[in-house]
Amino acid sequence: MKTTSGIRSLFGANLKRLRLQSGLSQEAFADKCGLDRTYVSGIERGVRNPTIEVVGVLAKGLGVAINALFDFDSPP
Amino acid sequence: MKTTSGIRSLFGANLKRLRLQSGLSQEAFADKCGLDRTYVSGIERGVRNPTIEVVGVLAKGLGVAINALFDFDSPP
DNA sequence: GTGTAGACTCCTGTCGACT
DNA sequence: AAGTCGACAGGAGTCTACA
Repeated sequence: MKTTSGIRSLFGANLKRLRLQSGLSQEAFADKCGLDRTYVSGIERGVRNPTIEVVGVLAKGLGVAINALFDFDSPP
Repeated sequence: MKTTSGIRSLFGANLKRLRLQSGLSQEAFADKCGLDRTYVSGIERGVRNPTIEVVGVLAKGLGVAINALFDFDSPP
């Protein structure tokens, strides 16, 4: 398939920013979401490509709307 | 992992709605996105769990922001 | 035009261990 | 606390074909 752009990096940076705002460590956050710590690490660094179900649990873990994780919006 | 809810179904219904608004058939839309037609069919019916990169190409194919595809927002 | 099924490749998501 | 590696099962994404 044809990967549009650096969506993963943008998403990851956004996730990291929101997680830090909530004052959680990667590990504490991963536990709260029921996800693996190393996987969350990969997502934040843009080397992983999570599914929308994972996006859902991440948003829930942060206590924010899903849209908050995508508020960088489709780059060229 | 722990699937939060019917995110896939909500996303799929939303995608279908936006696609129909744009007047495209599943096939024409899939071609425009560079995705497989049967896969788009699966996404719209909520039986598939796309990655955020696929979400990006779907949004681009529709000419909308990624947020538009998630404007149902995290169900309980 | 759409839904489904089967078969296939490659990656998502989990885990343990070391830095 | 966070990055990275190797290994693994299961699922994402493609394709062909029929209803």
